Amino acid sequence: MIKVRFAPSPTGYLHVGGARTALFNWMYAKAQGGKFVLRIENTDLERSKPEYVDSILESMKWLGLTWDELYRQSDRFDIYREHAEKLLAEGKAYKEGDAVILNMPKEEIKIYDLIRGEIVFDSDALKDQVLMKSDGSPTYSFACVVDDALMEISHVIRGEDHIPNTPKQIVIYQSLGFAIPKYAHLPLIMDAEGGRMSKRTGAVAVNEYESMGILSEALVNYLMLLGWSPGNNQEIISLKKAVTKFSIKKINKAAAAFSLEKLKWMNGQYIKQMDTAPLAEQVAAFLKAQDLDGKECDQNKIKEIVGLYKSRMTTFVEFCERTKYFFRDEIEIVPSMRDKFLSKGQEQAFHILQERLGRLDEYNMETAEKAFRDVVQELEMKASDLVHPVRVALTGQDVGPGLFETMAVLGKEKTVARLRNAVQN
RNA sequence: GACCCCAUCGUCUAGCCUGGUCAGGACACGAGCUUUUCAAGCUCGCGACGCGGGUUCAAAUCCCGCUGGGGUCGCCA
Repeated sequence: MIKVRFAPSPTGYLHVGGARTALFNWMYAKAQGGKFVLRIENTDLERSKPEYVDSILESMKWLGLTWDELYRQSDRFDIYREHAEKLLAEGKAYKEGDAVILNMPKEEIKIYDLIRGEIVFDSDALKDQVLMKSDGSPTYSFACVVDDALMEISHVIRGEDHIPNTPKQIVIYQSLGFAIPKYAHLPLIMDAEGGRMSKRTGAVAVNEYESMGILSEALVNYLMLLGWSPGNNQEIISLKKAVTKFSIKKINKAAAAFSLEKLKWMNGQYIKQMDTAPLAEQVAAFLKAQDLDGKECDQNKIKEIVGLYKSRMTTFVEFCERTKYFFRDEIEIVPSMRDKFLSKGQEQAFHILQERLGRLDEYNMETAEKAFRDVVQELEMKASDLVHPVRVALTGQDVGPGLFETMAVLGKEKTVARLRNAVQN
């Protein structure tokens, strides 16, 4: 039976590196018909916080990484103590104060890593290691080994930063008489500059990406591509499909740099693929959750706006930044924009257009366009000479969706009012 | 510093195991098409096997060294 685990420490939010580790474990379990264990490593009572446990669980669910079993190491202190006492009784460990310390052998330790092949350590350098701390809590390696063995973990898939821990843990397995699991050490994820990912260089926590308005499917898809490829030059791939192609053997050895650019591109791809209705529901939920402009807006209206911006947004936050003019009564037109587009003597055109639109019994994209084109023709203007100023007057922006669609979605009242204001100012 | 890991376009990668394809794709970037603008989409372009030795008829692919990058050296996890 294949059984893997993800063992985060609740001293912070779920990190994207951790998420990728969890993802590979999860994919391997699914691909092999095995089990995925989630184990909270909260032996450090000082630094572990319950709110981080909740947050990590939430992020895992958000990503769709469901678990078959859930453990907390804080519930298992008796188990670690028993095993430490056993080693003491067998003379394999000794006491120093209240701490329990393991004797380390002087011999070469070999591990076979599924990704890297054989790695040899000269354990001469290994110092006797603490198993139980003076305060009665187990050390990381001890709790980890006892749990992995008792939970019958067949494959330990974790970050490369754990390679140096492996020989120490192997000694613990041997002392305890437990079978040694298979190992696969994943390459690390670096920031864009190739350094360690940190809050300073960008978002590191999964929930930060969530609040940027990244879809979980896109984040999962992006993360799986960091160090792995489904082949056939395919990049956009569902988790379900990816599982059918997953194999540890194909995981890369080299660290990968995280690219927010590419993640955003991928998110845009997912957004464009979605039907407008479900997408609009997600956007609406996002607006409410983040307490942003439009949170009280009617769902149908949101759907129309999303329709206009579906191909123009890469995250939900970006959507919000660009569509404020729909949700607010007043818009602000920056002076440079005003000078460039609204100081060319189009008062007459604006005035006539505003009047015609105001008189429309049936106001929609077609009738608005007709009114607009009539004005342009009567005044012998070029359409584009009026399109751009009107867009600025209505949206405060010089770029955006087609003008007539925008006018229709904005509605008669706001459209007319903004044209009138533009002339007055 | 010691020990360990790694090395294909700026970035993510395919190819490496089982030497022989113009080293393929994607993001970004540049150009064009389309167009009321911006996106989207389509077409084209730019762009890499870190260096040096071997082995071989033939090396991105196998071996060694160098250089460079990363990780670990806690009664943290």
